[in-house]
Amino acid sequence: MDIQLKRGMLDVCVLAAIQNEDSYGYKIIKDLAPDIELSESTLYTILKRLESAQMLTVYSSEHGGRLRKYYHITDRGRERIEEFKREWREVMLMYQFVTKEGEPQ
Amino acid sequence: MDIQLKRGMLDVCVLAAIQNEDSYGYKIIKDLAPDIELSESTLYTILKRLESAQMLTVYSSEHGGRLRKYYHITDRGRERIEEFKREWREVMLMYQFVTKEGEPQ
DNA sequence: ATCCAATACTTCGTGATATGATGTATATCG
DNA sequence: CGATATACATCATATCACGAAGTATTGGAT
Repeated sequence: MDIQLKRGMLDVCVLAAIQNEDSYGYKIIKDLAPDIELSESTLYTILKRLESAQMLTVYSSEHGGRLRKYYHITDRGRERIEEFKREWREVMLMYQFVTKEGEPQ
Repeated sequence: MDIQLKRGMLDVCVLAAIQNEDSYGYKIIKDLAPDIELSESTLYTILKRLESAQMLTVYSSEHGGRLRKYYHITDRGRERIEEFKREWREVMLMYQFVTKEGEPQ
């Protein structure tokens, strides 16, 4: 799929992946696949970004002898998801413009 | 609206705006508004890009004493629109992932 | 015992692209 | 005559997805 088309959506998909329970990098990727392809480098970039934006918090927890980094969504993160849903209306307007113009007059 | 969400869609909106009849910069912006906001600098960047990609051709035509640049969609441009429609399925999968995760189990 | 796949995270550089700022120029209308 | 609409163009900037490459551990297969 076209990279550009994913822009602005991946952040929200990652937030959605942790909104019901805390999760960690590797699991997030598995949870999104196969519908949503997301490379590791992209994911960790996004997680960093979301942390800077205070949309999630991070903590480490031992699992099977080694540390895992768990990600926990914040209220701001949840608000971001809601904002995305509101903005979706405009995305659909753009899509409709493209398909509408193709119709015979 | 979030800039990132528009990525990859504006190109196609511009192609859609000229798919029924040749048009020029200023008119394209007016035709898209108010549903789709697109600045002049963005539009002309996009038009250049689409020309490089051979998705449209350009010709000048006099109108009211001065030259106007008209843009004409090519077969490749039309194919791009069709490709976009096919990719839309994946976009919807991402949207559904976000909304689905919000539901109570 | 050794090797490989899976698990888990990190950093770096690159390419694509939307936009504001800024500039140029003409036409039209009050 | 001045303001506004028309019309096009360039540049620098910020954002972001990704491949490549690297580090390290665990568990199963040979």
